[in-house]
Amino acid sequence: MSEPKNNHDTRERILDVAERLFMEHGYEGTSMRVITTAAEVNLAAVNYHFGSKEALLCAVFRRRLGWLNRERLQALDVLEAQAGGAPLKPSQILEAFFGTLLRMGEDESRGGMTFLRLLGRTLTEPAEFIRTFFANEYAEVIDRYKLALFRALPDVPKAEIVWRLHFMLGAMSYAIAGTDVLRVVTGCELGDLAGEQNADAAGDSALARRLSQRLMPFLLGGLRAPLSNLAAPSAAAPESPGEGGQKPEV
Amino acid sequence: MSEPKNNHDTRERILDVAERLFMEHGYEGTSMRVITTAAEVNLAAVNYHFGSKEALLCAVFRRRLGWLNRERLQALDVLEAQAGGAPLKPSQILEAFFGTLLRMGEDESRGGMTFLRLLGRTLTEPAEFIRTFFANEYAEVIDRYKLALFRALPDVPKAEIVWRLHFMLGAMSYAIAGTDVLRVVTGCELGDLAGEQNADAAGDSALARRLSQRLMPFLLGGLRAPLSNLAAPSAAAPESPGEGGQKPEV
DNA sequence: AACTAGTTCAAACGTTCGTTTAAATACTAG
DNA sequence: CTAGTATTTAAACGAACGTTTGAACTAGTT
Repeated sequence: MSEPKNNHDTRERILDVAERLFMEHGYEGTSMRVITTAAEVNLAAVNYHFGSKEALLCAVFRRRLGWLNRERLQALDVLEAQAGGAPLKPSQILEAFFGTLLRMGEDESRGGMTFLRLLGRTLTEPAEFIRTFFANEYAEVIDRYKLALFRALPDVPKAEIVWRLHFMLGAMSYAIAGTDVLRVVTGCELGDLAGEQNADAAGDSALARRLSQRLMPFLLGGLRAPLSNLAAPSAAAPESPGEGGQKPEV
Repeated sequence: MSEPKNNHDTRERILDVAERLFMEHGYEGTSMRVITTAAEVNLAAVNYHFGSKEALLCAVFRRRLGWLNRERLQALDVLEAQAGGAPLKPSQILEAFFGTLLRMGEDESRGGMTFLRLLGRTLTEPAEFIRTFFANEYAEVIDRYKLALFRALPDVPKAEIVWRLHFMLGAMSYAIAGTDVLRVVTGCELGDLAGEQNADAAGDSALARRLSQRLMPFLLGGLRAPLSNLAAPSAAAPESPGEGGQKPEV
């Protein structure tokens, strides 16, 4: 029977610490020694429990992404059931995809903002094994949402939708990674998007909500923007946000 | 009397190779030994000419960013002179900021897409010295453009503009980095945004133009999106891009 | 008590890292 | 040509890396 007793303790403690340290210093910038020291376990524990450093990173993500993927697919299922065959609204799709993620930032038991920041940062890491890991892990979800967007925007060329999905992922992952130049330059006007060490759960939760509130309208505006006039690159669109309709040329 | 003639040859060759390798494998993932081997110079050459690996990365960026910063400031100067005191249009500002950058992707003598990808990737690197380097390097330009956007969108709260500038930088840097999950999942439908080794100059140039054409409308749409209804997170905005005016509540 | 399987531990493994050294070579000025 | 500076070279440095080892410890079973 034998639930190995401390096994779970050690494993979880390693995962928690690795999640935070990978978030703060990146994969290559975090050594096994600082991980095991911070987790107060032996140096060999990572290799014993996970096999390798690469496998540890994958385990860190698997612990969270399984739930996230299920949640995202289920959110889409619910929406499509409600719609009864009709195409969904773009805002519903974005809310299901990005809202589900951003709500993880408010839930400390799902990793909170620590995991969100790690995810955002890791999505841009160049290491090959990371890219293929994410590709496999995300394939089904991305595909479902891509198709939902195709149905929601039947008049927009599919290539254009894929591009914009691309841009939206970038805006999101950069925003949640929260380690950028702008914040340094502007002096943290956004309300401490970084906060490497404070890790106040209440503050993080508030940050996640604020981020969601700002990001979703931006993404929706970008997704629904008029298509570029492919022939003439110069613009003729209305300018002020307060001012007019989007050009209905899409 | 064979190839190694003078210091300029060595320095430039190191910079060229480092630019490409840092782009492909990241800063921490690229060793001095592979750099010097690929550049066909002695291992000690980097430390002799640049002082350290960190200083090399900074030199790689300084070689390009000086020109880019000047170009961006000048573009804004021209626009403001033409406007004669009147606020600029958001599309003009975005064109000056992002268009200037994306045009570097078409210009091989300015680093082309290699430099753009490196820039996008490096903007999300966690190393401290990189962040402070960029903060110093970008401070003046970001500040000028921030103020221009404040003037262009007087009815939008400044904090909101900063957030959206943030999101736009993210969408751009992710898009030009071009190493993401979506492309793997969708099977390069976007037309080979990555191309680690092909490095076809003509293809890169075409890619830069295509990217610009897709990205700019997205950014403009996001920037000009209606503000979120801060009280009620649920939406009441028109959905299809082809369909209606933006809510003029901003 | 002895056996077994799971886990922890200190120590060491072989590599690779960025950097430094000091001699050798190339170049330039007087 | 010579003196002197600038650059290149091969070799080595110590530190840090991820991983492996084999013994010690823990607990449940017989």
